[in-house]
Parts: sequence; C-alpha cells; structure tokens
Amino acid sequence: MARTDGTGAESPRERYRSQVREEIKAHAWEQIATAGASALSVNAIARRMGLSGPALYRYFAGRDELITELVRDAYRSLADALGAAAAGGADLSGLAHALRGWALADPQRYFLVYGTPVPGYHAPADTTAVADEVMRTLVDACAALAPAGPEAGEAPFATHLLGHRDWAGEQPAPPEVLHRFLVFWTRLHGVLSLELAGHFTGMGFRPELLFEAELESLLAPRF
Amino acid sequence: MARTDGTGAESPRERYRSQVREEIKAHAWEQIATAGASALSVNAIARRMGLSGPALYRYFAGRDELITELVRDAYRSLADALGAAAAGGADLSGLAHALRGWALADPQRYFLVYGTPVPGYHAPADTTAVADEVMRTLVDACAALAPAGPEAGEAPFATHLLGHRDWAGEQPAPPEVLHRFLVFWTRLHGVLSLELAGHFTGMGFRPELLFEAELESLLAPRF
DNA sequence: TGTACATCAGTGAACGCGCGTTCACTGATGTAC
DNA sequence: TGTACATCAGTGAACGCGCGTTCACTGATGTAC
Repeated sequence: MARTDGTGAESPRERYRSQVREEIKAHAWEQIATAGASALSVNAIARRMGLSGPALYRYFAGRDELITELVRDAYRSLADALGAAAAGGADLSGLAHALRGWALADPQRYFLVYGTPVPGYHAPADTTAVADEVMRTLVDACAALAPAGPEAGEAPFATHLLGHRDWAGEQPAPPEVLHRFLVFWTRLHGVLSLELAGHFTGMGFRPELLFEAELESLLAPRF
Repeated sequence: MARTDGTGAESPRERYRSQVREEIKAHAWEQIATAGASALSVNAIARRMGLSGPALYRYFAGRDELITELVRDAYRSLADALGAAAAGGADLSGLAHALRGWALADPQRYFLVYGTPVPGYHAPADTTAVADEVMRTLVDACAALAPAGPEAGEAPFATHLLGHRDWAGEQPAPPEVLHRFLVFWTRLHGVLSLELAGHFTGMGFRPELLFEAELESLLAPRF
C-alpha cells in the first residue's frame, strides 16, 4: 500500500523486507541440512543472523508459516527446474536428469517434498497445485515419447487406470502413458531416495549408473 | 548374575525387567506412529505408562539408546519376516509380498529404516549386520530365479557391478543377479515409500496394483 | 519357617536448557507539508 | 530545504512449557542363613 501508482515497483522498505525474508529462509535451509527439518528453530535462525528471536516475527507469523513457506519454495523450484528443462526441449530422459540434478543439489529439500511425512501435517492447498504442475510436465513428456507396445494398454494396471484417472485432468492421457508416468516417478524416486539417504554408501558401486539403468528400463517400449 | 545354575532361566525380576522394557518400546512405537520419530519423548512415554520420567532410566540409558533399540528391532523384524517367508519356500515374488505386508503393518517402522535420515545419526554396527542378512535373503531369491536374458550380464550397469560387488560377500553372485536385487529393492521401495507417505492419496487408483505391476516388471527376463 | 539383610523399581525434587511466542519499548527510516 | 509526524525494524524482558537427566530417597521384593 506504500505505493499507489500501480507500477508494482517496490519501495525501499518492501525491498528490504523481502531481502530479509529470503535471508531467513536461506538460514533455515542451512539449518535443515545440518540437523533435519524437525530441528528447525526460529530462535536458532535469529541467533545465526545476529538478531534477537522476536525480530523474525516481523517476517513470519511463526514457525509453522516459515516451514510451510519452505515447502512451497521447494515444490516451486522443482516445478521451475522441470519446466525450464521442458521449455528447453528436454524429453523424458532430459527431465529425469533435471530431476536428479535438483535432488542432488539439496537432498534435504528433496526429502522435505518426498521424504517421511510428519504425521498430522497437511500441505497447504496451493502446494498441491504446484505438484499438479510437476505431474503435468512429466505426463506430457511421457505422451510425447514413442508409444508403448500395443499390449501396454491392456496390461492389468493400465486397465485399472482406465477407470481411475481423474487425477490426470479433464482430458486425461491414455492409461499406458499414465502408467509410464507413475513408473517414471516411482523408479527414479526409488533410486534417488535410497541414494540420498545413504543406503548405498559402502557398497562401492556408482548410484548414477543404477539411475541410468532404471531410466533406460522405463524408456523401453516394454517398461 | 542372579542365577548361577547355567540354565539360562530368567529370575522373576529379570522377566519383569524385560517385560517392562517391551512395554516401554510398545508405547514408544505408538508415539512414533502419532507424531513421528523426532517427537519421541522419554517423559511422555513414562506419563502414558503411569510412571515418573526418571523411572525409565532403570531400563534404558537414555533417549538415544531407546531409539537405537527401536531401530534395531525394526531391522530385526524385517529380517525375520523375510527369513520366515524364505524358509517357508517363498520365491522372490513371495518375498516382495512379505516386504509389502511388513511395510503396511507399520509405516513408521518402515520409515525408521528406509525413510529420511536424521543428518548426523549413524546406525550402530550391528544393524548393518542385520541389513546384510536381509540383503542376502533377497540376493539368494534373485539367484534362484530363472536366469535373466543372456545379454543381461553385459548391460552397462551389470558390467560396472562386476568390478564393484564386494558388498555381496566372499563369493558374490553374478552381476545380473545383483542388478536384479538392486532393482527389486529400488522399484518396490519407490512404490512403497510414496504410497506410505500418502503421495498417491486422492489419485484414486489402487497402489497395490502398481506394486504388482512393478513386481512383474522386475521378474521378467528383461527387467 | 522366621528373621536380617541386600537388591532394586520407582518417586519427587531439582538442574539447566531451549523452545515459541507476547509485549511494551526505542530508535532509525521514510513521508508530508 | 527543513521540520513534524508516522511507520516500522529490532530489542530485551518475560511467559509458560516440556525436555533429558541427576540425585538422594523410600518401600517393596527377593535372598541367605
């Protein structure tokens, strides 16, 4: 409300505010990377920034709103990463590598979105909208792929999907396309989550090669 | 030391002790299911049992030891579930269903083993021994399966595994067998973890059918 | 079998700690005339 | 340009809370003669 000229330009104060907000979130991510999301503390962030605890309440209504904002940002950045790849002409394989890059860049961010849920916590409605955006990008890339074998649409699970694809929007893609999307999601998540959780450390093989092998498997006509 | 007759029989006090220990752990699991592992509180458990907080220190050195014990039990019960299935003649498919049953029986227990790691926490050495036991059971079942296609051993990832299979013991299985084991692990974990985390809710399809489809895919000669 | 003693489960008070959050304030920054 | 005023970022004290953990204790249970 500080400006009424309708240009949308930010006043210095508004600029400062959003700058500090970002700085708070940056410290929050740092803390999450160190001790996990459940250990996130408003006071600890303030301390690290050289501020008193209550100061942060100028920028966030409380701890919950801060966490919600972090979840929102995480979803948003994933949607942007995949969207940018798709806009740059990436096919399903390219999106897989974009996903992997995004996950490796910040494992705790990946886990905040796809990791162990906190019982009782429910994501706000607008994050599911972003999740839909991610889904649509991936489904589109699946649809653009060379079609699956002719019998793929008659596989038991594809048949089941035929009657349960409301989640895929108004004009849902064919069941074998949706099936491939789900396989893309679950297979790559399977490798990524175990890799990021450290379950492969000490085994000696290179996880990215397993990722590539799984990617190949789901790109095949018979996935 | 209460008994010296070497029979290994427990004195009433010893019996009582282990009984209370189990009761504490049962309440701990209940609390984990309600609010997640990071919210586990010694005092809250004591309260629920009608005891004072310090009383639990007769049974556990502290919160950390209690959690470690829970992790150990979780691994142990998975190894037992799979071991029992294998002893009962279950093939790889049977083990997959045993795994799924174990996971669904207590999602938070599954997540304690395979979920988001707490940065900094390292599992004690003897849990990795149980993890090895689980692995061996699964690898054996993979080896007992009808062999993969002849070209499976020459796939890029199998070739890589040929040089990196120390984790599979003294006489490691052939690379295509190990590859199938890893695919078993990652694909089924991919479906299970997303399902248990609730990422499929609202989509309407039945997750167990996706699980079955993924299981079929990895049983195929060309997985 | 009865008695003296040792073991040990459980208590209540207390410790220091860090948390989220509120409140009344001060002082700097920006706005209006 | 200078002055009066409003806005608002940040402070310090305080709140109640629950946590993990220690300690000296009491009283019941089990053991030894």
